[in-house]
Amino acid sequence: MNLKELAQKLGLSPTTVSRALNGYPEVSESTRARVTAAAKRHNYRPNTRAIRLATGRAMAIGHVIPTASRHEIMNPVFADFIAGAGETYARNGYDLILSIVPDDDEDRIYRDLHARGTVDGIIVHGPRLNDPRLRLLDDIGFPYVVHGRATGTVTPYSWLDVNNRRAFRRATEFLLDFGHRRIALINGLEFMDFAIRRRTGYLEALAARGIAADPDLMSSEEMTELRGYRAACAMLRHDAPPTAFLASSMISGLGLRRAIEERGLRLGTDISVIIHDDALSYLPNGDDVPIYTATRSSVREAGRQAAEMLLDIIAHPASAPQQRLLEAELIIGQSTGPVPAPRRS
Amino acid sequence: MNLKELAQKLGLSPTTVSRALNGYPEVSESTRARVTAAAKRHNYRPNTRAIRLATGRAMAIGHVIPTASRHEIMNPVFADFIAGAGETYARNGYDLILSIVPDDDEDRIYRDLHARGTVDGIIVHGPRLNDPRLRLLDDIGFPYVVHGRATGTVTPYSWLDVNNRRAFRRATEFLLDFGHRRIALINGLEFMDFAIRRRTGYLEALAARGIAADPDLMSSEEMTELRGYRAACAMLRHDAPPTAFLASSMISGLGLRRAIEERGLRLGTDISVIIHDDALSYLPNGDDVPIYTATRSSVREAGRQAAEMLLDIIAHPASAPQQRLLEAELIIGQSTGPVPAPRRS
DNA sequence: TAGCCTGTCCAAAGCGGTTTGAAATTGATT
DNA sequence: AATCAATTTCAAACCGCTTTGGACAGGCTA
Repeated sequence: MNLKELAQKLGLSPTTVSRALNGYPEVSESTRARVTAAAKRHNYRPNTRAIRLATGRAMAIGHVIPTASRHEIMNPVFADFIAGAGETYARNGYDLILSIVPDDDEDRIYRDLHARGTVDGIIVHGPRLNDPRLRLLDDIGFPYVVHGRATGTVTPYSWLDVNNRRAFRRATEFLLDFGHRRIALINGLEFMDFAIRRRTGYLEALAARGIAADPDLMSSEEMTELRGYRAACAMLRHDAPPTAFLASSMISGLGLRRAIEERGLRLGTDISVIIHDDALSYLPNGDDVPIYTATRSSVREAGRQAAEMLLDIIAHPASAPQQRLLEAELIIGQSTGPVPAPRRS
Repeated sequence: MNLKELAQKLGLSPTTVSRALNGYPEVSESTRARVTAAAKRHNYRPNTRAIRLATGRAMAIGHVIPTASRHEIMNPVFADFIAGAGETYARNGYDLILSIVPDDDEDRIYRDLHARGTVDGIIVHGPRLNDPRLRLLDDIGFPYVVHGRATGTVTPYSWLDVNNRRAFRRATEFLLDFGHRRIALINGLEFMDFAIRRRTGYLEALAARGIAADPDLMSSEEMTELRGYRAACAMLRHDAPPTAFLASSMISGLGLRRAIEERGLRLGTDISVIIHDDALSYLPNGDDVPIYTATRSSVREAGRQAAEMLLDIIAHPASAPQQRLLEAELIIGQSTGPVPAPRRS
C-alpha cells in the first residue's frame, strides 16, 4: 500500500493525502480525519527510501567506531553510549547507522557517508590527540558531535565530554586527604584524549601538594582485566609500593582488585582504590552500597545528550558549535580508606 | 556532482554512465575507462538514497536489540557480534542499522522496518523460549537470521548458534573426570534460550554418571560480576559446598573468582572453574596460557557468519532456511584441577 | 457586479538514480 | 551494394514520496 493507492481509494490526490498525514494546514480537518483513518485501516507506512530521496535528508545518524587495526579492541562503553543515543534517535524518527572501521580507512568512510548522503551527521568516537578527523569533517561540512574532546584542536567544534581532569583531580585529592602519598594511576592508552586528561588531573593534584609523580606508578594500557592485573602486580612488587590506586575503568579495576587480593591484601583497608565508573549496565558497581569508590558518569546519559546535540545542530546548521561538559560524581564506596599503619614483616 | 552532471561533462547519456560504472556488458571498454576515470577525477559518488529508491532495495540490515524493559541490560556480547557482522556488511556494501527497543514494542518496530523498506533483513538477537518474533517475521515475510535458537519453535527457520548443550555437557564431563561431584552452575537468565541449553547439557552430563542435580547448586541470574559473586558466595556457604563451578560468562566468572579468593581458596587448586568465553575483545582470557578453562566460541566470528547467511538468504529468497551450529572448543586453562583432598578444619 | 482574499484541493515537476525498449552505428555476410 | 546481426548508445519511464505553482469555489469588500 503506497501513497498513490491510498489516494485513489480515498478519491483524493497524492498531494492532499501527503499533506493530511504530515500535518500541513492547507487541508480541512474533516478530510484529514478521513485520511488518517484510512491510513491506519490499510496500515499505510510511507516508504522510507522515497521520503529520503524526496526530502534530501537521510534521517539517519552515523556512528563510526574505529577499531584500531593493531589491537582489535571493541571498547565496551560503545554499547551503552549507543543505547543512550538510540533512545534519542528513536524519539525523533532517526535511524542509527553503525560503521566499524579500521582506522586507516576512516577518511574514505566519512567522505562516502557524506557524499552519498547516507547519514545527516556523525558522532565521532574515541577522539585522539590532534585528531585529524575533525579537520576533515569541517572541510567537507559534515555536522558532527565528538564524544570526548581532541586536545590540540584549536578551531571550535561540537563536543560532549566528561570532566575527566577534574574527576581525577578530585579523586586524587580524596586519596591524598586520607594520607596516601604513593598513589598509582592505571590509565587507558594515552593517545586517547580522555586518558591524557585523567593523567593531567592526577598530576595536578599531586603537584598541588608538592608530591613528585613517580613514573613507576603510572601505567598506560588497554583497559582490560588482564592489563589491570598485570600493571597492578608490577607496581605492588615495587620497593615502595603504592598504598592507593586510581583505575581508569571498572574492568581494569577488577584486575586490580584481583592483584590486590591475591597478595592477601584487603581492598579498602590495606589498599585504597578509586575507579572511573561509566555506569555500564552489565558492570554495576554494587547495588545499594557501591563496592568501589568511583568517579561516576553515565555513558548512556552521555549518549542521549550527544545525540540531542547533534540533532539540534542538524536542525540549525548556521548555529555555533555546541559544547557540554558533564561533571562526574565522586561516589564513596568500600574501596577507600586511610593509609594503614606500616606493617612489620 | 551527480550522475546527470557527470554524463553531461562526458557528452554521454546518464544511462551509459550508469551502466559503465555498474559493470554492465553493453558498454564498450573504451568508454567504460573514460567514465570511470572521470568519475574518480570528479570523485563522483552515487547518491545512496536514489539508488535505494530506484532499486527497491535498502542495502541495509537491521539489528534489533531488545532491552528487556525491566532490567535495562545491554548485553556486552552484542558489541563484538555486531563488530563481526559489520565486517561482512562493509565488504558487501550494506549498512548496519541498529535499533535498541524496549521489548514490548518490538512488534511495531519489525513491522515498520519491513513496511517502510528501511532494511532488507533482520538479525534477531536474544531469542527466548517460544519466541513470538519468529512467527511474526515469517508472517510478514521478512528475511531474518536468529543469533541463537528459539526452543519451542517447530517451523524451520534460519539460525546460527553455538552448540551450548554439548559445550556444557563436555565441560561438566571434564570436571566429573577430575573427580568432582558437587558441581555448581551459574547460569544466565533461563528464559533465554542459550541458558536453557546450557543447563540441559549440564544436567545430561550429571545424569549420565548417575549424579542427582542439586537445585541449591544452580543459579540463574543476569550475567554481571556482582551476580556471579553473590551466587558463588551463597553456594560456598552451603553445608556441602561445590568443588567446581560452571559459569555462563567471563563476567560472571570474574565475580565467581572474587568469591573464591575472598575465602582464601585458590582457583584451580581448591576450586575448579570453567567459564564460557565469548572471546570478547576487551575481556581476553589470558594471553598465552588461558586463565580460565573455558568453552570458547568467538561471538565476533558468529556475527560474521550470521551476516553472511542473511545476505545469502536475501540474495536467494526462494531457498530453504539455513542453519549453522558452531562447536565451542574446550580450552584448558589454569582454573581446573582434580578435587582436593578434604581439608581438616 | 467586479475584484480580492481564503480555504481546499490538485497536476506536475522534482529528488537522483536504474532499467526498458528503441535507435544509431558498426562489421560481417551475401 | 544491400541485408542482417551485433554492438553501442540514448530517450524516457519509473521508484514513491514531497513540494511548487496554480485552479477552483465560496465569502467579502468596494
